[in-house]
Amino acid sequence: MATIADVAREAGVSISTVSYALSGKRSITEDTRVRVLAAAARLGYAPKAAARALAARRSQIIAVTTPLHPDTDHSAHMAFAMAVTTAARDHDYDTLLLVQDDALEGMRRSAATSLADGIVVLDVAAHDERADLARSLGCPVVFIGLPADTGGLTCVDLDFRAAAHEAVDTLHAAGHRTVGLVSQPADVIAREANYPLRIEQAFAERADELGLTHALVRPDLDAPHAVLDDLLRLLPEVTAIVLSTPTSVAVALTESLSRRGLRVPDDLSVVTVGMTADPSRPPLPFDSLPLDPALTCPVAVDTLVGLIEGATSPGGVTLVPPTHVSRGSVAPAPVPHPTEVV
Amino acid sequence: MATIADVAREAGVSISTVSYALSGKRSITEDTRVRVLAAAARLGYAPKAAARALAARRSQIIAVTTPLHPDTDHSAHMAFAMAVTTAARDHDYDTLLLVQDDALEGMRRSAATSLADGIVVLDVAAHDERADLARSLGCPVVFIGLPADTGGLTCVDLDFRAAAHEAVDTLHAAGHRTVGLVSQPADVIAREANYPLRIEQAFAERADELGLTHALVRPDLDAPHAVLDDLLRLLPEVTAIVLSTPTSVAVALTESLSRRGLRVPDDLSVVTVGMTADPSRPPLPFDSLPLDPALTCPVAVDTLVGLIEGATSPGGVTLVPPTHVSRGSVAPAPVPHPTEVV
DNA sequence: ACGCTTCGTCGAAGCGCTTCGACAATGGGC
DNA sequence: GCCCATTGTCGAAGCGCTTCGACGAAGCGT
Repeated sequence: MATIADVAREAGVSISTVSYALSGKRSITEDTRVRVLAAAARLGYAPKAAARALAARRSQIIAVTTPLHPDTDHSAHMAFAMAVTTAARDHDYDTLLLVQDDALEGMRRSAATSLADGIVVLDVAAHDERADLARSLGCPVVFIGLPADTGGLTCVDLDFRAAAHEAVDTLHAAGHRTVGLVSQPADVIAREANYPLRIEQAFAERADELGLTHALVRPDLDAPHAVLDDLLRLLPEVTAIVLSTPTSVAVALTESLSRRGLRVPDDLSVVTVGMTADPSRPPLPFDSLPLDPALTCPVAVDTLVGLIEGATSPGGVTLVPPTHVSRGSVAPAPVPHPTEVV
Repeated sequence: MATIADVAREAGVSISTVSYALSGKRSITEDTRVRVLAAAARLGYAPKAAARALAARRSQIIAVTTPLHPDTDHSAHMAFAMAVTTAARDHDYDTLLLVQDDALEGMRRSAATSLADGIVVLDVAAHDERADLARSLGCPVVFIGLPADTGGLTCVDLDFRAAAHEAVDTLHAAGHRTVGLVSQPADVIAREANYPLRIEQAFAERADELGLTHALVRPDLDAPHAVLDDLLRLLPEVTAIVLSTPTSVAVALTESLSRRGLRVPDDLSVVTVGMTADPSRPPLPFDSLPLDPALTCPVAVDTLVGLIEGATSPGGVTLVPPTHVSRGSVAPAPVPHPTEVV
């Protein structure tokens, strides 16, 4: 419980010298700097967060809001919250957790009381109340994900279009000519709108550009096993699948495949796009272009810190390029007819 | 950005009167109280957290540390963190998230800088470094879970013994005479030590008291499907199972059962003990005595707040009684021999 | 040797709130 | 009608830090 005054006395300098020696905001003779540091260490001095925040008008805290609808993955949320927290620590910020029921109230409160210097908004829905609030808050806010109207907002997200393009490219390069997309359930799309649609569009677009035969199916969460049948009905010749579904559907699909005796990648290649792995479970055995918190969160936090410290101006969407994780689920397309030349 | 001085001016009273009117810490005439409140509302006044914290020597923030080893369930962690946060809000506290890699450093830092008024420790291991730290921190700490040595610590946990007892009692009352326990994998027990062992002991103890035939198996995470075979080998007559495993094993067991044509509850009754449901997935279809964050976290937060505000003295273990959730997986034991009297 | 800048340090003024002691004004007991 | 306790309000002293302006001491050119 030593204060800066104790350190000053111990080091035989004034309070402001201690402050400058510790913050480096003014030049200090090496000698006195060392004396101050030694005194601080000897006394186990740590500046009180509240006093620092009051004087510096900055709390070094960022708030994180995650709504948690029943159908979103808790483990993914945790992964994002953790990634934000870790990234924040790299900038010497701590992270305040704002929960579901009072996300709005929490945002208002942390802004009004200067509890937090900025806010990170997770799990953004297409028409998210938090978007309107953010515009009127007068406190830096960064969204991880894109609401329908990004006007005036600062957003960071995975480049889902690029990811879908790359997935199709990868399959095309491996010789696949008929590819299916297993997308999100219709109701998720209705709510989340933005990114599943971006994937669907980008998938179709690139498949068309490359002259591929393609189709998409949206699973029904109550009958996830039907999705493979649906796809095969639509696309009997399919040799490759792009997967962008809830994990449960992906698991069901895996089961359906093995039940039908279809091997990955021998009979069917699979690439996953924009799915978030549960770090506490074994990953799906598919090549993927994941929505990895480690990719987007640091960018979001960097952006937010830039806003807080006045280095950046608000507004603008940053799309983070996807990275490809190989798990051996893409193989050359099986030869369609036995018309090979020997 | 109105300050208390603005409110005082607007209401025509002194600063301290505003403070007392808002905090209620001294009696104030109804009339002036109303005037102050109106003035505050008019100006959109919200007290600055840092100023309040500095003056009151209390930040109204509690820190939460969750380690997150690879094998613990992220969704469960999230559920706990959320439950703590919600409970904290009920006491007008906010929640700071401390992550894995610097749990210790984070605890030290938030205590030393008075960033947090208290700390909640989640996912406690048997020999948890955070336990020693907590003893030397001079800052209120509450553990959710029991380390091996609880001396000098304040801990809250589910009463796993009572839960195991109740599970056995329930099965016994339904006429079951041979019961198996599917417990945690050996390595989890080695690390987590405390609660799985408490369950195993209490299970055996109560089964013995009631004269039941019993046995326990510990699954192997790499071969979860073997667990049913193991149990049937040990206990061919088994008619009821108490389940206290990772979710993945429970799922595997369900599959093994249906593969063998065993129906729950017709052929086999099942009760779950001390398992935490993933709120974003459909619950296991078993009667359970869950480790529900909604049970332990509010108690832990109440305790912590008591410590912070000096109402309680530290030390002591609080065991929260389990609640029983029925899902129709317990039925009367099948009659062993067809020797019924008509 | 002179004034100039530059460098390192200090003092003091806040930051916006809580809280303690003081002090009128009121009310009750006698 | 007097005294004492209550009650409601105020003023001021912090809480522990940051930061601005000031200022003596060097160092420089000339």
